[in-house]
Amino acid sequence: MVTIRDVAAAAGVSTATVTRALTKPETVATPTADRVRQAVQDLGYRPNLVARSLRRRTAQVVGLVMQDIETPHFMSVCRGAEDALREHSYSATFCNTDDKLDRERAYLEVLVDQSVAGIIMTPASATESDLGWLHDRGLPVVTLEMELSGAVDSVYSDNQAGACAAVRHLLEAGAARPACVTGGRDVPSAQDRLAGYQQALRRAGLPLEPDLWAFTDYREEQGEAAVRALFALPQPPDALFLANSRLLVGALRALRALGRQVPDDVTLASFDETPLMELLTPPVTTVRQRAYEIGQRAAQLLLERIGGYAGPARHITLMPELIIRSSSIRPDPTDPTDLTKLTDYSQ
Amino acid sequence: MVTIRDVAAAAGVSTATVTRALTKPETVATPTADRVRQAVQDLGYRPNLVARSLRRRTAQVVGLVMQDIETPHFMSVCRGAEDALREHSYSATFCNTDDKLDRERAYLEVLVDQSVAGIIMTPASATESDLGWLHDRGLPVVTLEMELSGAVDSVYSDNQAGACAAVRHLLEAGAARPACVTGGRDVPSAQDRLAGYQQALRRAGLPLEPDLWAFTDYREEQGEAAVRALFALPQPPDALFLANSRLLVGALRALRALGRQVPDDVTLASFDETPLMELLTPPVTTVRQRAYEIGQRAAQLLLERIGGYAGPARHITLMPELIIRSSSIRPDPTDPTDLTKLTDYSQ
DNA sequence: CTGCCTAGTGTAATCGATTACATTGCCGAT
DNA sequence: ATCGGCAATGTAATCGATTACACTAGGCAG
Repeated sequence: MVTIRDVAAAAGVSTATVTRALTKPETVATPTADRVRQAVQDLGYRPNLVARSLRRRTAQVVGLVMQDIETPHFMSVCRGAEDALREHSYSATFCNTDDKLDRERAYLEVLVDQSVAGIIMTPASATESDLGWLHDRGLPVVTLEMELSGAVDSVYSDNQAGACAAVRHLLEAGAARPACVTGGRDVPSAQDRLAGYQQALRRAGLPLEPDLWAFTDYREEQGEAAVRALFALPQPPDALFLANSRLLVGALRALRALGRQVPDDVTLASFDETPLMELLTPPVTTVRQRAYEIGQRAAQLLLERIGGYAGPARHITLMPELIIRSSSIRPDPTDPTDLTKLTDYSQ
Repeated sequence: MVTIRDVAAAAGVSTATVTRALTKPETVATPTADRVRQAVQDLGYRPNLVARSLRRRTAQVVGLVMQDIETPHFMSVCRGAEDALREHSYSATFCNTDDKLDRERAYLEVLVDQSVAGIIMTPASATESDLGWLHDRGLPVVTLEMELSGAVDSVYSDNQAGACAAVRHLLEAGAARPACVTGGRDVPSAQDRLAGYQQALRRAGLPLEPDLWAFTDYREEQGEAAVRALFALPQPPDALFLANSRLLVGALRALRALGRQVPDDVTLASFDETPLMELLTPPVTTVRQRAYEIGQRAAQLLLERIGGYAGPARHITLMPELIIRSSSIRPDPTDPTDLTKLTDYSQ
C-alpha cells in the first residue's frame, strides 16, 4: 500500500507538505504542489481515510438512524440523504431501529464509537430518545418527524396537517365514522398522524371514540389485525385512515378477506404515496410526502452544522400533499352526476 | 473522552492488559480482568473504533454496493445483509450505483480507502466490473446476480430459471407472442432474465424476435416507454414479461393509457414479488426472489471469508418461485370452465 | 544595515488502540 | 540448586495522516 511517506519521498518533500498540497493547495508553492500531484498520480496514492479520521477525530461519515429502510418512504429519504452526502464526499451508514428504543440507543453508541460526523434520525420515541446525550458530545444531529425538536435542527413533514387533510376529505366525501390505524404509541409520526385525525373529527363536531383508533408497529400484519378488529366492533367504521403504506397493505388484505368493497362499503385514505397507489382498483387517496427532499434537506442542514454553523436550531417544515383518488369517495346513490359511479370497482 | 489509558490507570495495569482483558480474556488473570471490567464500567469506556481500525488495518464495516436501494427487492436484500452483519457487530455502508460503471468504481475506491472488511455487490456489468482489482487487495467480496463468478463467492437467485418459468407459464396460459422488458444491456440480472425469456420461447418452438424485447434502466419511466413502443409495433405482443417490479409499474401505466385490459388484451408476469402484487386488479403473477435471504446468505459467506476461510469459492443458488395469479391467464372464451371468467376484471 | 514579517517547508507529536517483543516470577523437571 | 518453560504483564513501536511548532530565506520598513 502506498502511503503519504512514499509520496513525500517521490516528490522530494515532507509528509506535511504533501498533506498541505492536497488539502490546502494555496499554502504551498505552485511548483511544489505540482510535483506532489505528479507523485500522487504516478504512485496511485489514495489517502487512508481511517488514519485521517483518527487524527481529525471525526470521520466523513454520517449515520442515518431510521425506523425501517424496508418502508418505501424511508428508502426514499435515505436515498435523498445519501445523494446529498455523497456530493460532499460523505458516506452514509444505515441503521434500522424498528422504532425500538434499545436498538436506537445501541446504534447511536456504535455511531459515536465510529466517530461519525453527524446523525440524521427519526427518534423512536417522542419523549425518551436521548438526543441530549448526543448533543453533549457536540455531535450534530438532525431529527425527522418531530415537530418541535428544541435545540436540534429538524426537518418536519407536517404529519398532523397531512393526516387532518386526509380525514377532512374522507368526511367531506361522505364518511361518518372514520377510523385511524397508526404506528407505535410513542412514535412521533404515529402520534402526529393520530392527532391530525382527531383534529379533523373535532373540527367536524364529531365525537372522539378511542375504539376507532389503533396503534401498531407500522407493518402489514398489525395493520391487517387492526382493521379486522375495527370491523368486529358493534358499530364498525365506514372509512379508514392508514398512517403509512404498509398499514394500507394490511388493511386491503383485511377488507378483501372480510368482503368489504372500497369505496362502497368503506372509503380509504393512506399516508405515503407509492407508484402503485394510482394503479390499485380503486386508486387510493394518499398523503404524499416529499420523501427524497426530506432526506436531502436533512443532509444539507447536517452538513452545514458539520461545516461549523453554530446558529440557532433551524426547523424546516415541508407540507405534504393530498392526492385525491376514488378510494376515498363514497358513491352517492342519490346523485346521478356522481362520477365515481361511472367506474365499476367491483372485485 | 475516556481512552484506554484512563482505564489502564484506573485498573492499575498497562494499556496492553486492558486490550487483552477486553478482547482475549483467557490470556489475562481472572482478578485482573475483573478489575479492568470494573474500570470500564465505572468510566463508561468505549473503544474508539477508528483507532482500532487503523491499527488492525481493517474496519468492522462492510460495503453494500447495489443497483438502487429504492427498488423494493434491494431494500430487502440490504435489510437481510444488515441484520446478519449487525449480529456479528459489523456495520453496513450503502452505495447506489444505478448500474453505472463509473459510480461503481468510485464507490469501490472509497470503500477501499475506508478499509472496509469486505464488500457485497451486484456488479453493474457482466464483463467490466473490476473484481480483480478488489481481489488483488485481498478484500473479500461476495457478488450477487452473477451466475458464475469464478473465484469470488456468490449468491445467485436463478434469474434465468425464474424468467423462463414465468414465460413458459405465460405461453401455457394462452400467450402466443410474449414480449420482454428487461434492464440494462450489460447488467447481469437483466441479461439472465432476457435469456430465460428466450429460453422459454425456444423451448416452445417460437421464433426469437428482437423487436419483442427492450433494454431499460429498470425504472418506471423507461418501462412505460418500452411498453408503449411494443404496442406501436405492427404486430404488438399479447403478453408481457417485466424484469422487475418498477418496470411493472411503468407497464401498467402504459397499458392503462393505451386502454389495454389485463388479462383480456394482454397477459402479464413480472419479476419481484411485493406486498401489493396480490392486491392489484387483476392480481399480478410474479417471480418471487427470497430477497431477505439473499442478503443474509451473502453476509454469512462474507463473514466467513473475513473470518479467515480461504477455501475455494462458494456459489449459492436460490431458486425463485413463480406465484401464479390471474394477470397471466388469458380467459378462454371457448372454455366454460375457465375460472378466470368468473371474476370481472374490467377497469 | 537591522529587525520584523511572511511565505514555504520541515520536524516531530499526536490521534487511540493493538501487538511484537521484553520482562518477571513461579513451577516442575533434572 | 539450576534451568526450561509458561503464564501474566509491561514497554514501546506501530498503523497513516494531520498539525502545532520551529525554522529558513527573502522582502520591506525604518
